[in-house]
Parts: sequence; C-alpha cells; structure tokens
Amino acid sequence: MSESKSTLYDVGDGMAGCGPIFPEGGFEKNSLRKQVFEHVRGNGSVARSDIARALSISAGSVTGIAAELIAAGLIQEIEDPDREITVRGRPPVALAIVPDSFHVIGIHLANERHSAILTDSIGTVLAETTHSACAPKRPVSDLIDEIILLVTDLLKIAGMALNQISAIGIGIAGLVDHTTGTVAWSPLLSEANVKLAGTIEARTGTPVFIDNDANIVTLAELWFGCGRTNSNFAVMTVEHGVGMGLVLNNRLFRGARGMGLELGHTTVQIGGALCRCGQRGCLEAYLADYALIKEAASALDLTAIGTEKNTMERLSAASKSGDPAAQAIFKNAAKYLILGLANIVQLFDPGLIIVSGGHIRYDNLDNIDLGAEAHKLTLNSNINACEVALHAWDGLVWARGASALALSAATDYFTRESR
Amino acid sequence: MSESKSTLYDVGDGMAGCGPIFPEGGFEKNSLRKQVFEHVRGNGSVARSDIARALSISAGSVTGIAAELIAAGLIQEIEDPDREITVRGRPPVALAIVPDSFHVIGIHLANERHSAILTDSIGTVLAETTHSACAPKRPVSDLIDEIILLVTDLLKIAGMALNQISAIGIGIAGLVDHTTGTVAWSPLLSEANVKLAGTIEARTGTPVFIDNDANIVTLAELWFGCGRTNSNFAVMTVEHGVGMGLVLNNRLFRGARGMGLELGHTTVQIGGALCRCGQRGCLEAYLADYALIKEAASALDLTAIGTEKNTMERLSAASKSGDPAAQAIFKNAAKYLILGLANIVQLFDPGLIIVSGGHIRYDNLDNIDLGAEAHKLTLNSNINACEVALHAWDGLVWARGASALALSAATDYFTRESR
DNA sequence: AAAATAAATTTACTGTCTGAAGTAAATAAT
DNA sequence: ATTATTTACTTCAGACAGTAAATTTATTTT
Repeated sequence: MSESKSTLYDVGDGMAGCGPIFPEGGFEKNSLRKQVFEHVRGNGSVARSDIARALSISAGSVTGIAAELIAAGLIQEIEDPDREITVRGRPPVALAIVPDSFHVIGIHLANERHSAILTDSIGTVLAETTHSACAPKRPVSDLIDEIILLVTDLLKIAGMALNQISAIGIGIAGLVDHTTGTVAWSPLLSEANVKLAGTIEARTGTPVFIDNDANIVTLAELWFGCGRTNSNFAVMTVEHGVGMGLVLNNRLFRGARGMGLELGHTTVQIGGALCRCGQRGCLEAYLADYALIKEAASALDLTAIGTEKNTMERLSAASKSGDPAAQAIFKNAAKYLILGLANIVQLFDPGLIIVSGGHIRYDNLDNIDLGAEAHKLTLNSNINACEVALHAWDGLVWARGASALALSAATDYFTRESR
Repeated sequence: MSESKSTLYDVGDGMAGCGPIFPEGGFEKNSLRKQVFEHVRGNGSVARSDIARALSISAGSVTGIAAELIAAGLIQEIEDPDREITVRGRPPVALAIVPDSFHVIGIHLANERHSAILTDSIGTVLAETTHSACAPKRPVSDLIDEIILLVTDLLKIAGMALNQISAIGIGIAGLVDHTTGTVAWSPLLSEANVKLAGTIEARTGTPVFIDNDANIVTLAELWFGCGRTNSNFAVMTVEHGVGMGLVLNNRLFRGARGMGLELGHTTVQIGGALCRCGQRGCLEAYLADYALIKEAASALDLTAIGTEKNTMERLSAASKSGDPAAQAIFKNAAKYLILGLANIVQLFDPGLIIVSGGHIRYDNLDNIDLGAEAHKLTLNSNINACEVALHAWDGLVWARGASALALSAATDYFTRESR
C-alpha cells in the first residue's frame, strides 16, 4: 500500500524535453511517426535504438521514420551531450527536436489581464506579453480586437511574422466547447455561443484552438509540470472559482459532450451557501477566493475595498500572524478542499491529484497532509492511496497551457500520415 | 434547446440484433473485421453494400471481410426478411450473425441469491438458473464452489458442455478491478484482494471476466437496453446501495485506475448521516434502500422484522396510501436522488442518465420531472439539457450485463486480426 | 431484348510496418 | 596488429490492411 502524501512542487522540473512522457507500449493507435516524434520531444534526446526499444517497434521502422522527420526538418542528429561511459559497439547517434521547426502562440484571457507567449516546437518561451484588461463584459468584437493586439505585440517582440506561426491556443474562463471552438458562456463576454476559434482563425489565417481555464492548467501540468511523468492524474484549481481537469492515459478527458468536470458547482450541502452561479451549496461557495472574501469582514477592516488579490493577501497575513477569525476562515476552506479531493478520488480514482492555483499560497496548506485527510473521507478499501501534490505556478501557467493546446495541434499536423 | 424529460422505459425494446449500435464513422481504430461484425450484430441483418456505406469503407473490403467471417462460421447470408419494395438493380443479400457460432455464460453474485444465464452470440437467453445464497461473508473457496455449481446446473439445463462456452462474465458487488480480474473487497467475501477471474479460469478452462454490479447494469443498458442507441450516457443505480456507470463513445468508462465512479460514497453533507462505509454524509446514506429502512420505523410497525424488499414494499404501500411519514421519507430521498443526478450532469455532462434499480418501483418517481429538477441544480448555461430516463428491469439485468461482458470478450477473440 | 441500375466481386495498387540479412563503428581479446 | 565481439543503424523483400476502379451478376424498366 503506497503512502499518501502532499508535496509542494516548484515551477519547472529541470527535465529535458517537454510534453508528456508516454510509457512504453502506449496502446493508442497513433501513427509511428507521431509516436517517434513525441518520444524524442518527451525525452529531449534519444538514439534510434532507444526509440525502437521504448516503443517496441522494429529498428528498421525507426530508421525510415527518423529519415522522414529529418527530411521534414522536424528532428536532427546531434552530438550526444552526455556520452561519457564508453560501451562496446557502434556508438548511438542522438536525435533531438529542431526547436525552430515551427512556432506557436498561447493566449490566456482573464478578467484583470490577458497574457500571451510565443514558443518554439519544444515549448521554449521566446516572447511574452501581458495586457491589462478593462471591462468585465464586452461584445465579441472587442475581445477579438484585444486578442489581435496581443498577437501583433507578441510578434513584434519576437521579430516574427504571423505566417511563421503554426497554431494559436487560447484559454478563456467559462463554458467552452473545444471541439467546435465555441464559447457557450464566459464572464468576459456579453454574448453567448460565440464561435471564437473560427473567427480568430479567419482573421489570422492560422489554426486556432480554445479551451476553458481549468483544462489549460491541466494541459500545462501535462506538458511542463509534474503531470509529465504521470499518465493519469487530476488537477484541482482553486482561484476565483473552483475547477478541475482530468488526464487519462496521457490525454485530456473532456467528459461526454465536451463540457462537464464542473467540480466547483457540484452540490455539497443541500440548501447551503449561495454560489455566484445562483445555486445553493456548491463546493465553490465554500472554497473559492470570492467565498472567503465574503467572510473576510469578520477578520479584516474592509472599509477600504481592495482588489481580490490584495484582500486575500491581507487575510492570509492575518491568519499567519494568529488572527483567530482569519484562521477559522482558512480552516473551514481547507475542510471543503479536502472534501473536493475525496470526491475526486471516489469518482475518478486518479493516482495523483495536483492542487493548483494562487489560493494555496495564502493558505497554510503545506502544514496539512491533504492526501491522508482526503483518504479518511474515502472508502478504506480504496487500496491504492491517491497522492496529493501542491503546485504553485507563476502567472504564465495559463498561457503555457494554451500554448500546449497549440503545440499538440501543430504536432498532429506535422506528423500526420502520408504527407 | 432540447427539453429535459423523464420516461419510464419497459424491459426489452423489440429492436433487432443486440449490442451497441455504433454511429457512422466511429473513430475508434478497431479492425474492420470487428467493426463489420458489430455492425451486423447491432442491426440484426444488413446487406454488404449497406455496411460499406454505414462504416464508410470500400465495398471491396466488405466482400473480403464478409467472406472471412462466413468462412469462420460467425455470419451467414440469409433470405432478407423484409424485402417488399423492389428496386432496380441487383438485389442486396442480407447478412446476419450465426446465433450458435459461440455461447457465453453470465453470472451475477449477490447477497440473497445468485443468478446465471447462458446465451448465444446474439444474446438470446438459452438457459437461466437462480440459486439462493447463504452466508453474507464466506471464504473464496466457498464462493467458487457456488459459481461452479451455477455453471454445471446451467450447462445441464442447456444440454451443453463446458468446452462449448467461449467466455464467462461475472458481476459481483464490491470493489472490482476488471483489468486484473481481482476483487479488492466484496460484501460476499471474507477475504480481500481475491484473484477471482484467474481462479475460475483455471477451474473451468474458459476465459473469465469480472466487474462490479454498477458496471454490469450499465453494460446491460448498452447491450440490451435504451443505451443501445446512445453513445454517451450515465446509469445511476439505486438499490441496497447507490452506484453509477458511465458509457463514453459506446465504451464503458472505468476511471483512471479501474475503480472510481463511487457516486454513492461522494460526500454531500459534511458531518452528515452515517453511511455503512463508516463515513458521514455519503449520498448513499440518504438515498439507498438501507438508509430509508433505518427511517421506516417512524412510519411502520417494524416489530416484525422482514426482508429489505418486504420492508420497502410496505413503506411504498404506506406512502401511496397517504401515510405522511412514509411520504416524507420518499420525498427526502427524491431530493438526494435529484442532487445525485445534478452532480453527474455537472461532472460528466452525459446526454442521458438512466436511473435503474428496484428502488424506482417503490417511489412515486414517475410523478416528478427528474430531468427538470436536476437541471435546476446545475449551471443554467449548461445548454444541452440532460435527459433522465427511469428503467425498471427484471431480476435478470445483472446476469444479462455479465453476459455482455463475456459477449464482448468473445467478440474480440473471434474477430481479432490475423486469425 | 436492350438499357438502366445497384450489388457484389476481382484486381491492381498504396502505405505502414516487420523481420532478416547486411553494413558500420566502436571495444575486447589474442 | 589482428581478429572477435558487440551494438547501432540500414536495406530490402514481404505481410497485411485497406482503397479505388474495372468487371461481373442479378434484377427492373422501357
């Protein structure tokens, strides 16, 4: 029986490559071309013979596919960086991704500010920019102008042209249907059912992919965070709202019809606290930042109304310096965080839950063994205990996750069959 | 915007064939051989040219594959049963499954009694038997003896031998890992982590597949019930306990590590009612039959203790004849049923939820618009309302679901590539 | 009977991958 | 120094799954 534990990961893992590292013999029936490319990208640099062994394919196939990928300019032979130990036999030739074989843009749209990054094919950030956002609700045309401004700004910084960008990924809060590229509802938009991806695609001439913010945080974990070495994990985000994402078999799970996974709006108390969605007893109403701020008046002097971030920081400081009211607020929130974790374990049984979001900076969560606490609320026959990790990202998470959306689409495009 | 509604389906749908009906161009990369076989089975009888159109494959492929399947004795050409309209051109030749090309056994193991059926390759029940079960907890060896007894009994009734059986499917209550064939925990077993499938396989020389009872009810819906025409749906079972199953893209979803989907043990009230699992506030503790019976004393004279079924029937009768206490009990349970439905919608966003189980016979649920009630508890931007259907099965559901487990394994075996 | 039409079959071909044989480049043993 | 051994990589015939187009078959319409 594995021990449950919670760890505070730092941003960046120092591993070579980027993207999920697929375990040997993944049973998805992707073309070998894509599998080889992803294996090289995931491992930084590998020899042909290693690829053949890892993917259980014939050496001959690897030679042919590597030749195609090299001809296409996607990978290259490199001087093996860490070849010290000299073994018998012909020395292997390391293969690595050509970083500037293509470029993508990742954009995050939020209430207070938008951020965008431009990366190469291995996810290295070549340029970043942040624009402060204005109105909480605007017509689509305004938002599209803001997006175009972000893109042109970014291209200017990077010294690149739009036709050098292979794909654009966009993350936006709200209900997003990734498959159709429509935003059913968003706090940023005054209109509903907006075909955002299609419109931006028409304006830029570049493929555009969108998803909601919980999913792009999950993608950021999968591509650049601690999800890289885990094929199955859940992400729980606690910020202004509460969301979750799920990765099954190295792929983002989007529910039956593309929506769903609205953990924040599952009922945890009949007739409970009022949620901003209008329902009562939603998990979010006990755990999200805005829910805590509602209670903050009992601990802080709120006559001077500050930003949400500012209030949370003051509340956190009060709690850490021993204010009993502030401590009670965080303690209650932690109780519901653990409840959320337990319900994720009961419903999805992931091996790992990553708790993400700024919230965890304020709370003293690293003093609690979240895994053990959540486990107490689950069926004790749930033999494989679920690990819980805290991951405090910087403000670029969302843009990075959005770039992963674009990277995976571009990968599909460049490694597709019969080019 | 589709209307939400709840319907009371009857057992058996009178449709031809069995098994899920895959929509055109299912994107799973199954071999064409399997796709063709499943299409024929799902539709009862189809011509080669129809198969080619439906699966978007070339007519030539269908000819070849049909020839192989006919040679293997799995399908046959038949006189088209409903050929009235005479059109121009060469008349199509209908293909149909050879029903006795193989046979399987489905077994359900439960507290009070075990049931088992023997079916042909299109799921027609050729023999059935029910044995009453004794001790609530017994060692594995005893349960295995009971299973062997069921199988030999069934074979005697059908006049068949064990070597004519291609696969055995078993459904059992508890935590079951389908992939490894182990029972982590079961109310029927005094031991834990039992390799049940392997042991029975060794005893019978026949491939054995096991799953928990919520999953086999879901499989029964997928293969023989109203799930046949839906690619994505959830099943919520309310019986002695509360469970759920999920079908995504015509396939049973088993969570990240094979367990999970324990809806009954998600917390819906911190520090709430005591559940039989030892936790407080589980959904099950408010909704399952045993939870209602705990409260029944206030409505019924329970000095004479009857079976669970008997008590539920008395409670139901009292409610229907106007007893306010009994009505209050059911009303409260309905509230939590709706909460469970709403949480399923929020987390999985299926297009359809089938509420299954004996429970719905007792309750006056057909008077409530469950879909509309559940929808009230979800985000109102959830544009595609979820349909809710009530499905009262007979006692053979579980055995039929278990047979579906065996049928799908046998299908894989017989239609596998390069035979 | 001829034309039209649709179903089924045959045939030639394509793309993907494997497995076996062969080549290349290094170290270890003599 | 030469040969053996080991490991990496390449080449190539062929298996296999599938398609597309031409052909054959069976039927109705004119």
